[in-house]
Amino acid sequence: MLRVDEPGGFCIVAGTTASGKSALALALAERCNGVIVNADSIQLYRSLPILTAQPTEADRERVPHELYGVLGDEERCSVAHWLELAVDAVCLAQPRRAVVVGGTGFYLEALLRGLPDVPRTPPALRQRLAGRLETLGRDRFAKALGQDDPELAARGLPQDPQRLLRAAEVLELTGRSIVSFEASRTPPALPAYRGGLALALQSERVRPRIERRLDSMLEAGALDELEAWRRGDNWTTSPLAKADGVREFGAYLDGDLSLNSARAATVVKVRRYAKRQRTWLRHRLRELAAIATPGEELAARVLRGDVAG
RNA sequence: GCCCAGGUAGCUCAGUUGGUAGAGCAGCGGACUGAAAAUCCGCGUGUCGGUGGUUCGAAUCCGCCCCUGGGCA
Repeated sequence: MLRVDEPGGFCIVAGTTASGKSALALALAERCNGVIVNADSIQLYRSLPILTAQPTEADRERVPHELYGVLGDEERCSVAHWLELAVDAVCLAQPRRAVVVGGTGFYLEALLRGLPDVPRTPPALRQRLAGRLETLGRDRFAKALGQDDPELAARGLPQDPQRLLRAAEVLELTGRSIVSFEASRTPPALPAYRGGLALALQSERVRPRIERRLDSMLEAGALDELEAWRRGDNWTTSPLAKADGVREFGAYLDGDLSLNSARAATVVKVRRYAKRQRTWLRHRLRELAAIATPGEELAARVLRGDVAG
């Protein structure tokens, strides 16, 4: 499942939020003189390091960490963008081992299987279509799209506005149905794959871990960090606005919610997120060896030389 | 002690002129092919506070009791 002793290449540590992946990745990287590469869509952004659980200075001193906090509030990532960054980071790490760690299943799947070869969307096109979606409403937009894209209609139109938009985008951009691209993925050019793990703790076991981690974020100054960030200009349009806790603790800072309610609401969001991650791991990322043990325990074993795998 | 308002799904509440209940949130499951910590989809039997009665039939009407909130003493 995970070949630690062969040099170089890359491996994957996936897992639900608060499962201890980072600790495990750190131990693995130390053990094989590796480099850690981030696969978390939110930790890519630099503005809220505490609330987004980014690695600490101390972690970074132990092992090099790539792709954490590399994007600003005005930037927008995407799977494809991340994949480029990640492939570069993994290749540049060689001859050292790259330990790709994160909870964004969509990104990890792209790393493992590649992405269809669709040209980049100009932002203006997406904006135009988004405007159209807004004025028409989801259902009429879908109906119109179904007429322009019979292939998609035959397979079934999505009800998800984001996916409708993407399908419309691809059609306008290339003149072809998004369906016609999905058959072929171009696997990324990467060094040898050394296996991967998926930390999938049961929901009853993650819950207290989520609460504990949230409390330590608050102790570490997450609220001050959030308040300072919200004094800036483009926080409302930043991708970080959708990070768990931003809205909830924002409501507390605005006086609309008690601290306890904000905390409780955040825990709920994070737990639901963990559930969606578990679905990814169980159904889409099965090749990663599923493990129900918290990462810290495995980390201890790795450091002892009693390696998982 | 008296008066008023309530007691319906884990929570907040709907429930039309009596025909044995339904929304939101939570919870659970699923999807995901360039926004993914996002977005979307599916899943609702619960002594309708208790008890007696009226009725073919009561969450719905009547009596008594219990509990909660408010008011008066």
